[in-house]
Amino acid sequence: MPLENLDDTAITILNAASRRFLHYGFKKTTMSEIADDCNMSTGNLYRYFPSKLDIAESFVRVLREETIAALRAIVSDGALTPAEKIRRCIRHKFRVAYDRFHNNAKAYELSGELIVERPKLAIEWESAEGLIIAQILAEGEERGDFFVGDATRMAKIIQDTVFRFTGPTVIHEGEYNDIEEELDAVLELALDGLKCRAARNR
Amino acid sequence: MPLENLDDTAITILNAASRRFLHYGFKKTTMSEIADDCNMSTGNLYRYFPSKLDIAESFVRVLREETIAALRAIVSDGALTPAEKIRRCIRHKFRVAYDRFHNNAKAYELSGELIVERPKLAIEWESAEGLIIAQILAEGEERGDFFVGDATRMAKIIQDTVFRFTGPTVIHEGEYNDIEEELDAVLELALDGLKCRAARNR
DNA sequence: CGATTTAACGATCTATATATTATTCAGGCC
DNA sequence: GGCCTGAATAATATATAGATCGTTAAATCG
Repeated sequence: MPLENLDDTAITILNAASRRFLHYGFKKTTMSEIADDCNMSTGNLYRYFPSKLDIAESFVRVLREETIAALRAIVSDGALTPAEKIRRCIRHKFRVAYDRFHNNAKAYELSGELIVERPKLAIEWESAEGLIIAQILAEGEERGDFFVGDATRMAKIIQDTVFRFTGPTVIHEGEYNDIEEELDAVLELALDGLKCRAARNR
Repeated sequence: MPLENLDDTAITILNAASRRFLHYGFKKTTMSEIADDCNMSTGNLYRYFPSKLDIAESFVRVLREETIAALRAIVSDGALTPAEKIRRCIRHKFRVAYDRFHNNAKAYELSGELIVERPKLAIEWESAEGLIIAQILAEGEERGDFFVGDATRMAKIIQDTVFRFTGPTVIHEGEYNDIEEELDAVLELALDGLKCRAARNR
């Protein structure tokens, strides 16, 4: 994890801020608390981050990079069929969303607050994940498993399909296993659609 | 439209309240304003509705009954294939959601406020629509167009699939035609899945 | 006696004054 | 001169007093 291109002091600040964000939430941690934790003045924080919100953005960005890395690992796994890669990617997204909502309230809140102020980030991240899905779809089309057409467009369609389970704003009610089972059913129907079109176009 | 089983005075109250809800929103209309519009006292309102929120519930319930009626009309149309019925039902739901969000801010707000206080209503309405979808699916299975299995369960899966476009909390960005086109693509993939399964099971 | 009013109560909103906090910048330190 | 500090500033949050509003129930009307 390169933590982007931040120098040592910035990483110190980011770590101190992250600890407080996770314990007390974004709004309840103050810049002077972060500065105290780092044995520096508040003014100095602004030499490394333009604003408090930018510290939060870096914090969430690190979390996102972890999930992106996990998705890439799935894509690189040569033992998996394209369909299985998509299943695992989507399940992973759901697991992260569910876990953050149920077991990590402060991180969930922080994501929400950040997206309100920086809506472009949600779009940026959704299209980053879209690229990964598109890659798998293209692989599936090459093997003859799927009929995809424009892979980027079809990736968006898959993301829309599972939005209820993986979207940022959704509240998950009920047991984890029950919801995952329903997600699997939704995704399987779409995958059958892709397979069906491949068979039709052969 | 029977307006449920309300007597004349209750309907007078509901109409007066509805007008104010649509013009000024739920929070900004007061019980005394509603009472004044009806030439009665505030206390008397409570002979016909247990609370202000219950007036709002009746108001939204009327709107819902209109959409349910529209969906039923689609189901009864003998000239349509089951697949076409589903397309039209889902498009109708989207159109209503989009229109309310963009052209009827007060009604959109009111729905949101009501659902926060009465979450069970959302579930009630979603399952009412689910029944209609299930009916179409069963018809499609009988004709051999679809393989459905448990129609109620499959209806839920279809609802999940298009949730991003028809769900209650979703904000629709972009042009109507662009979004509807994407919705069509999402739904068509799921329908192809159902058709594919029918062909496979034949 | 059923239908309605009116006054009273408690909860909720509003406006305002106060205090905290994010951010800046004129300087100090090494 | 690069790095940092800490007081000053402007924006935001908190607290509170006052007003408004939803709700209730005893009293009134027909």
